[in-house]
Amino acid sequence: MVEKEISQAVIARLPRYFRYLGELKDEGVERISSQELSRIMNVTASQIRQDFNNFGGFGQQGYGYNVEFLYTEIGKILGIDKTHQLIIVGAGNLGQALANYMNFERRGFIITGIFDINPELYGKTIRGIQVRPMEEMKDFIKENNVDIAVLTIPKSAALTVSCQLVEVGIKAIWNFAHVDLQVPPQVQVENVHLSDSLMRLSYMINRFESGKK
Amino acid sequence: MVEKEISQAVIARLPRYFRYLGELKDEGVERISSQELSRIMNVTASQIRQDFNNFGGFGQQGYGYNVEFLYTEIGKILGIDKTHQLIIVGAGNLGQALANYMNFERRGFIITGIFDINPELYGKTIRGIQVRPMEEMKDFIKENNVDIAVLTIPKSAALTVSCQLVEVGIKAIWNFAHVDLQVPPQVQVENVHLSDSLMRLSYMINRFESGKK
DNA sequence: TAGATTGTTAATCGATTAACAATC
DNA sequence: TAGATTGTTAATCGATTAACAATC
Repeated sequence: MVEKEISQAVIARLPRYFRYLGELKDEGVERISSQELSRIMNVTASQIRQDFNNFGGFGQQGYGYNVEFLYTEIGKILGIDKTHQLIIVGAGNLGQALANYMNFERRGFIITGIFDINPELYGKTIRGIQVRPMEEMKDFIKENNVDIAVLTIPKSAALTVSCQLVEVGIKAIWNFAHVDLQVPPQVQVENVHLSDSLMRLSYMINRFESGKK
Repeated sequence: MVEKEISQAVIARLPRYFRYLGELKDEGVERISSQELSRIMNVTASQIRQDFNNFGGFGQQGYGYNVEFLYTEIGKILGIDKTHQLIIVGAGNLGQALANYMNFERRGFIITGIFDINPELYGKTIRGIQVRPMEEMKDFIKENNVDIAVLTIPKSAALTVSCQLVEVGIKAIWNFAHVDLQVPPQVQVENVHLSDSLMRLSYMINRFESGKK
């Protein structure tokens, strides 16, 4: 069977479905129809059914979708049922903030190491995790089966570090550095370009003001 | 003249153009063709020309685009030529990290206030800016012409705070809380849902591994 | 059985790419 | 002038929405 390719648009929507279903589950809602969900989430019922059907039939005619089942299934699709070992590269403000953000662990993303080039930080612990020198990073990844590297370093350092990560076979990079990384296709990259996001907001303010005046 | 609506897809690409043009400018490149830019940025030349033409003709036949001019024009479209006053609501790890991230000021986003509910933080200064109690937020916004509020608070507090912001006429919310805010259309919202981003990365790892095995 | 709601096909809409005349 | 490259129209592709038969 040829697996049909899932579009980026669908993938981008999955975490949002997951979040709403989690909330419904917590509220004790047992079943939900695409129409009801569409009302809550502000999307069309048609889109919801199309999206879910990319992964097979999760619903039942005349009944709707079982919330708990659907939640679990989407979790599996997102790979949230597995745990991931991750390291934080760059123990600056953002790196420390992410390390301190507990909620990722709840989803199975375990921070196993933090690395920095600044010797003053070596040995400092953040949420019980020691900051290590960059030189140890490659060996650490190999020895601890790290799948994900979080890049919270300046753009000037990002290229060098990403090459090192690729060399030791990292599976994925969560990139907060403001550059587009060039990595081979077996390495997954998700960019979080905060300044791009802020500029989009600036654009929206600008556009609204010049449009309404 | 009826202004044609610019699609979200185009807007999302603008900051990336801006970044690449800034780099070309810094390298001293004077002019660039859509074809050359397409090679560098990994998009089609056709898309580049279509995108730019949404805002009027920035180029010249037979010549291409003047890098400096194009950079400035896209900056104007993004509203980067104006300064914005912003406050950070929630002085936790993420709030502090963003406050310390200098680069936003370079783009004209000036942090004028930081607010928190935790009395222990009152008076503490982050990059020279005092943390103030939440009760003072509304007056502060009015008195200091704050346009943007950065929400780095838990989702449980986000609804209440967003209502307060709307009441005093905030223009835009940069939302890091993991909820979809409901605000009137004159308030612009840009979401940064970090856990959604991490889940997409998890999905990509998952899909790659099951696809290749 | 009758009503409800899915899964899925068909229709529409919008975004991307291709092509080329206009023009620097 | 000849060559290059835009601005723009037309063609293609993909994603969203509508519709409805299948079925619980």
